[in-house]
Amino acid sequence: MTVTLADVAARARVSPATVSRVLNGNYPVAASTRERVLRAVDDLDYVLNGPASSLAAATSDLVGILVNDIADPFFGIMAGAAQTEISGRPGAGHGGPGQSGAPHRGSPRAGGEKLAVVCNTGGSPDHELRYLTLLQRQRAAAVVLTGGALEDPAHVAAVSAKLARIADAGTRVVLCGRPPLPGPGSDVIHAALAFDNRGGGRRLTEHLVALGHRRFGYLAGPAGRTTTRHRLEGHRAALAAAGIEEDGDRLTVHGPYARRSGYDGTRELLRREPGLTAIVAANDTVALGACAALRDHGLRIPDDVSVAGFDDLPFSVDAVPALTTVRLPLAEAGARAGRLAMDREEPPPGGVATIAADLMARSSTAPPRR
Amino acid sequence: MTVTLADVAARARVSPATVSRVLNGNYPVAASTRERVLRAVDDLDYVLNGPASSLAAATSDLVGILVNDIADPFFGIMAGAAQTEISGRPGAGHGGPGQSGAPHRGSPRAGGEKLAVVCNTGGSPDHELRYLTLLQRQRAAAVVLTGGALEDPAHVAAVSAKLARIADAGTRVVLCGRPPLPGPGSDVIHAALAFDNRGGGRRLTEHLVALGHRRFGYLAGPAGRTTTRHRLEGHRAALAAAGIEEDGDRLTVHGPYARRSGYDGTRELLRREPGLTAIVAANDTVALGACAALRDHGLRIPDDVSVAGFDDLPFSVDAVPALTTVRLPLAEAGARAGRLAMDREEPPPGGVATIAADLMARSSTAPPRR
DNA sequence: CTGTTAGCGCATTCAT
DNA sequence: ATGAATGCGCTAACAG
Repeated sequence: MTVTLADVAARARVSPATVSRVLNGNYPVAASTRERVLRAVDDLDYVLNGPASSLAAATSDLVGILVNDIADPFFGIMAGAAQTEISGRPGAGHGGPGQSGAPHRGSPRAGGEKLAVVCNTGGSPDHELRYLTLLQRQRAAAVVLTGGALEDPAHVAAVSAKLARIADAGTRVVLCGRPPLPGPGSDVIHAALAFDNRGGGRRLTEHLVALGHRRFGYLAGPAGRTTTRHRLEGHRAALAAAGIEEDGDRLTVHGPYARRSGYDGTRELLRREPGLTAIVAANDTVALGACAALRDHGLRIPDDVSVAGFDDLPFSVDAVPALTTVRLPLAEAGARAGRLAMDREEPPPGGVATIAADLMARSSTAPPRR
Repeated sequence: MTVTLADVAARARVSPATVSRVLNGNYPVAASTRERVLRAVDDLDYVLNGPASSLAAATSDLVGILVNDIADPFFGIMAGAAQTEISGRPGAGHGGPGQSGAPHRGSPRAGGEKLAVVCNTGGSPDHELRYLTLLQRQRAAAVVLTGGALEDPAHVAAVSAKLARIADAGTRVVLCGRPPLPGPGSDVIHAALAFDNRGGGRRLTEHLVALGHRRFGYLAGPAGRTTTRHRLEGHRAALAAAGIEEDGDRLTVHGPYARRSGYDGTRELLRREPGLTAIVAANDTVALGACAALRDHGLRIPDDVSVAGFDDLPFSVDAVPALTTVRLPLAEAGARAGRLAMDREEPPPGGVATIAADLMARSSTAPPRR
């Protein structure tokens, strides 16, 4: 029923091995033979059997990209850039010997073509582990983990162990927007691109302090995640440096990275402290929710309350007023992670690079009204 | 090096066949034997070899979800919902005979567990075809195509042919937010969930007409795509029904579904017709860009110009003013597509269902100023 | 440069 | 309920 490599070989009057060789292009084959084979492939409409190929070669062309929330552009942008870099440019990085022959329509196999796929964990530790297992099972060529990590020790240990085994099996592991694994696990990572969440958070709050703000509300992300903690630490470092005392966690509320958290959290903050003049949100989406709550409360931005976000997602500049935030070069980081996963770029020294997070001061922040 | 099924068999003192049977759970095995095998699996930290398994079984647990732009929440929401439905609920739909035994941590294989992966085509026909081939190569269990389709006849034919072969090989093909394939290809589709883009577009413009608008600018999506065409047709149908004559394509500009298109397009429309009172955008993202351009032009929304979008993405309700748009039940549609792909839900009669698109009238639209 | 020979690891018959 | 044997389709030595 389904046409196999042997069928192609028969039609082209060569051995199966030869067909395999022209398909994989990693071995010298006479031009005339190649032509015949390619024609047979076309005639028969042959498509390589991936599982068989992977089984024999003990490796597959699958590359997994794990994201916490695919509906969040934060992840979509990173994943899209990585995927483009991985499977978007056939033939890239193939300057070696042998004739390349641009892959054509329906080509059964094009050079080092990889299938970059994104897996949505929904932020659930179980799903993260499950996808990792599934990718391990598929003998994925590489795995890219994006975004903040859970800090639960048991889960960290489980992930580290899993990644160790995955790396051990030859799969490259790259972290993007996630700090390097704590402890001894760091050497299983091919490369880690960590965002400077702490620094960004600090600069953001410094900006507000410089504007004259003293009474802050903080809309933190979900507890137990590196991103949440680092951004909050940056915020508090800035407060401490300015000699602003905090009342414990009274003006910090946690919630998912969702519009709703910002809305509800802002109402709660206002209840606890009607006199606050600035709200710092865990990310732009949360900040938007905060803005909505503020407006519904009859408060003007930034006249009555300043609002700041994080990430600088595309919609932030179009918010009204334009949102002050911290820019993260998501697309660049994703693309770099993709190249790293494909081994088309040198890992940074020590395997870890910290990506700058720059303040974008816009009109949602202003000096507090007096 | 890597532990195989045979290793597990040896340790559990059973035959490889037995191990395979307990792992796949689709065959009676004595409880005690099962226990021993499971323990061996755990002890050895065994993970099934996916390629080998797929090769022998002639099918894989991979499900592909194709999207045009992963950074666009429109696709992210659909894909996320589909993925959750497909791989997010282990054991779902398994009420059959045999003991289920909830899949546990690192389980080497859990029931009908599928690996749902999303593939980002970037809207490129080549990439679409390429991903389809790669999924075909992997013997994917199902493929879900989301979002509008290109209308170029050659590409439509190529995709149809490819899908026919994919379906023929036993892969279920589901369309989500995409009209059924034209021509005879429709029977290769397991199910198609089509958005009522035309109806939504019509109702949206009817709303504006009812408010008293007569001079419209239309920011269309990229040419040659079904979504673009249908929404535009709906718009024009409403205009025609209201007896509003159009000046050809003078007040329609095309562009990608991006904020930038909305911004640039609006400037262009304003140049062509400074007196327009309403701008209808291809989607919410474009509408946001339009709002920005309008404001930069010193025009107020909706006092000077009304603006409407499409999709009702999460940020639209938080826009200022809140965006009038057409709601598409993206998450519901994605989830349904996921169930359809898993054969956990009956296909609609005729294989095609049209999903309603409801008007969400908010504050970005109002009667034109007099 | 090309053909021959062996498996890769697992799911299935078919026996028992 | 379990074991033994066979082959899925391909790649990778090894010859020549």
